[in-house]
Amino acid sequence: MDSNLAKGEVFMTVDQIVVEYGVSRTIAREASSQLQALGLLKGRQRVGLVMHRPDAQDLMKNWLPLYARSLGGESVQALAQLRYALELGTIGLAVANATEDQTSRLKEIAARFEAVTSAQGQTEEADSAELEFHCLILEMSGNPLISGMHAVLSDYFHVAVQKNPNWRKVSPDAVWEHKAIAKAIAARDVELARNLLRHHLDNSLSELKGC
Amino acid sequence: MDSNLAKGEVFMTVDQIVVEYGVSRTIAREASSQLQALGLLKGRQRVGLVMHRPDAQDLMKNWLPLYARSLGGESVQALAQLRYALELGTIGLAVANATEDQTSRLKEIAARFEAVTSAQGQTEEADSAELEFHCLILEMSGNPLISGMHAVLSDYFHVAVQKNPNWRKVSPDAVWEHKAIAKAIAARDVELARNLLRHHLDNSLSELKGC
DNA sequence: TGGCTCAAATAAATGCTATTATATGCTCAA
DNA sequence: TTGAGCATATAATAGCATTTATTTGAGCCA
Repeated sequence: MDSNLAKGEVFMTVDQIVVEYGVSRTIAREASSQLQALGLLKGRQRVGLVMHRPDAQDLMKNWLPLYARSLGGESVQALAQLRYALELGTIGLAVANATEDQTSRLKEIAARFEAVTSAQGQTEEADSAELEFHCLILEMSGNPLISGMHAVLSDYFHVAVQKNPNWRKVSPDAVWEHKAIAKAIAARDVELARNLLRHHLDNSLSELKGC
Repeated sequence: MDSNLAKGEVFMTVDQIVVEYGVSRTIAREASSQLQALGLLKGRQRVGLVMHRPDAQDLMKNWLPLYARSLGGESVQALAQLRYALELGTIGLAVANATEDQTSRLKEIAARFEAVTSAQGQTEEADSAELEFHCLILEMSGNPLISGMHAVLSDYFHVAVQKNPNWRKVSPDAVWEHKAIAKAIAARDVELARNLLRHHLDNSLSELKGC
């Protein structure tokens, strides 16, 4: 498939596929259905088959249910471990590649998290700030593949916690840890950032083991 | 789709779908084509639509090309970073979950790697031993999702190095590092294992930056 | 005589072609 | 701005080709 076509541009019509490849309309439609299932094309009536360029998040959204299905009953824990591995494995890249703007935003989110938890405890707003905090760290890595996968996983757990409030972890050190992590990243201290993050995450993962 | 059916069992025939859902044969075939694109079914003539249960490796093989495509020119580096993140992020789990048999095998592979590199240098056989070494570590984590993804990524780079020998990294410390990592895992020393692995991997990744 | 093997015949289902009908929504003249 | 016209997707139907699982019957042997 021509990778030079931009998203939204017409790739071909079904009739063009029929002519070009010498197959019947049924086969052309089946082929395009398969590409649609993979997220690469979209059929639009009166227009044709339109290129779609799924990014890492799109792809992960598609495949996450299939992964969960392949894992069966252990899927929650396995996915949580994957998320953990992505965060801890990527912190070095994040520290190396973070921009000034990103480190500023990270500090701001840590401050907002502190303000919210002081006033209200671990609420959905605090959950959102935490989600944003971690996603920004992954974004700092500059790797859309990793940050895209992580974002989908994080959102998955974010929604799961909304539906299962007993899964919400309450970590007394979270506020302090967030601030320290943001500082360590701003100071380009890979070791410290990694250690702080690991400590922060170990609490989360061990709590999930009980689910 | 009935998740209780085992792999290889007949799910339904196309005609059964026609009757069950009141659609035409064309639509039934298109629907099954989409599920085939996702790897969930396989059509077998004279038999029917057969359940397929892709595991994490199968799934990753399917969508690795899509990921690479979404990343464009940066795909090699991004995938290498993902592999790095998975390895470094998972070492803690591997240390925690490794069995005696696995740690024995890891030591054996490290010894074999030493023997091969002493006798022949960094050859394809040494590459294979290194691949096996790293894949075993991921396997120790006990997480089929992470080890499956990693295995596909590692194989991808293994094949890429075979095709581009200039990409083969030559690390003088690799032999020593492998042995030390195996020892640290056997001793359940998470910190040491992580530090050794990171040092070992940092060399690989920085060399890949030049690709 | 019963059981087994094996080749041939049969049948079940996928795979594919061809054609027609309908639905959707984009285009563009008014 | 609007809505009729139109291009193409979507869906259905009928028929044939291919693959392969199952059945059948002949022949053989203990």
